[in-house]
Amino acid sequence: MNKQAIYDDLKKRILTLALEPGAALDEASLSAYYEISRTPLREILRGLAAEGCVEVINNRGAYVSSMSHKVMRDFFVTAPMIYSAIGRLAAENAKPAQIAEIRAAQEKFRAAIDSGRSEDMVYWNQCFHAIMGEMADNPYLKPSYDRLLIDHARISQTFYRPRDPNMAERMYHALRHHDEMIVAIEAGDSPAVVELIVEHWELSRDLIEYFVKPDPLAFEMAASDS
Amino acid sequence: MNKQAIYDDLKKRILTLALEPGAALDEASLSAYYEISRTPLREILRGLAAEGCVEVINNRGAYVSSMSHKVMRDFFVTAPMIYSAIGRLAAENAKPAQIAEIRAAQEKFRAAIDSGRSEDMVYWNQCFHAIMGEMADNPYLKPSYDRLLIDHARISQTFYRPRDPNMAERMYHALRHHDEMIVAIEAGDSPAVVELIVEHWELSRDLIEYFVKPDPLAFEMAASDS
DNA sequence: CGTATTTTATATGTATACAATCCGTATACA
DNA sequence: TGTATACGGATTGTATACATATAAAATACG
Repeated sequence: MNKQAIYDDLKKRILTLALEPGAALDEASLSAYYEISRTPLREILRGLAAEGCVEVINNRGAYVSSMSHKVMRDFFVTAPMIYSAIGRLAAENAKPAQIAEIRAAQEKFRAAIDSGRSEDMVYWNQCFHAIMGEMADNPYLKPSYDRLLIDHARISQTFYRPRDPNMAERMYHALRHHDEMIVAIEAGDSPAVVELIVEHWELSRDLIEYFVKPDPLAFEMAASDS
Repeated sequence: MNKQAIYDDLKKRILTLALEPGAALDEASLSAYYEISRTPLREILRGLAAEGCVEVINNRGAYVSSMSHKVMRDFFVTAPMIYSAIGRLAAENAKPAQIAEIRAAQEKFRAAIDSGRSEDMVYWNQCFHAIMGEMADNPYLKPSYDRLLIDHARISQTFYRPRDPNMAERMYHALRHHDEMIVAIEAGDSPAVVELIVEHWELSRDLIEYFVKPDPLAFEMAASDS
């Protein structure tokens, strides 16, 4: 396993919550596990820290970055703005090769949904949106966008319920958004992309809110009873 | 000189263009210069790369990040959006200790302008805006904002002309913006802060445009002559 | 018995030696 | 003469040993 592969593997484990927020990332254990020395492993951890996956504290090691209430709040405030901006720029700057890439990622995503493999769903959805970030090709927005994507994946996972019948429906809805985005990007129709991004965001946001407060009716019914 | 001091020194040299965009950052020379070994120096370079000061290429070393035409274009597209967002959040979230900090930075900035020391002007202006970033306290916007600030400092320096009589006037104009921003932030008046940020941005943008095309009238006068 | 200090273990930070990679140059061959 | 290939110097990447800092446990003292 080379350095990049180790980097990607760690990132994947963080995104899929195999490594939980707050978990300690011991240098010795990890370097033993991946069979490399501590020096390059430290560089990997610092790199992940720069991306926002990991927090490094001086003389006290690295930890999977946490998901506090404040972080969630900041996420909901910031995501719509950056996502819209990236969508617009992606429509304006996408190259044919990138459109081919995003199509490929989309098909993998579709396959993951059809077969119900949630880990792959997270991963290929992540790829889809990461490629949009590449299309936007703006070095100033990219770091923020990538950070949002990392936490978006983790937040979605947190509230994901495979058994819920609404979930499958919502996943197909998201899939349709992706399909339409590809068409709009290829046409260079930036307003359409932005509109789809907003819809897509609202779908995702509602999904999370739905599971954060699962049955708001229960209390009201009890109240009208008394 | 400890690690953080070396980090700050390198960053300062990049911001003030003492290290020019594209300059090679040789590990051996730098570690000799700062009298530390290559291992921590590499971490410093990777850290600066994460911030956007430096570009690291695999097996080919580190370079001061370049200022291409495209980067400049992206800068002008992105800065107003992020600056406004940061301004709004700063007004909403600023803590008293931070307001004291920004006042201190502002006084240093004022002193630098009064004495005409351009390096200090760059540095303390940078500090002023960096503190605003801290006030906004949003982990998703911060990386983008910090990157914009780095290039803003470098772009401004590029077109700075100490002798120009308009320059001094513009610096005092910027100084007044800062003063008013502090008042608005302390009052929690986010619309006022955003408005000031926009004015401040336009001042800076016009300054750069003015020096990019110094005398647009020359051609027109010649044309009307014929 | 509770608190403060010392000790000790463990993990991170740094230095240095060695390995792999890249670039420029020289040489061989068409 | 132009291109291809092989060599040599220099720089980056990795492994390992040692130094330092932190946290927890043990002990001493009030």
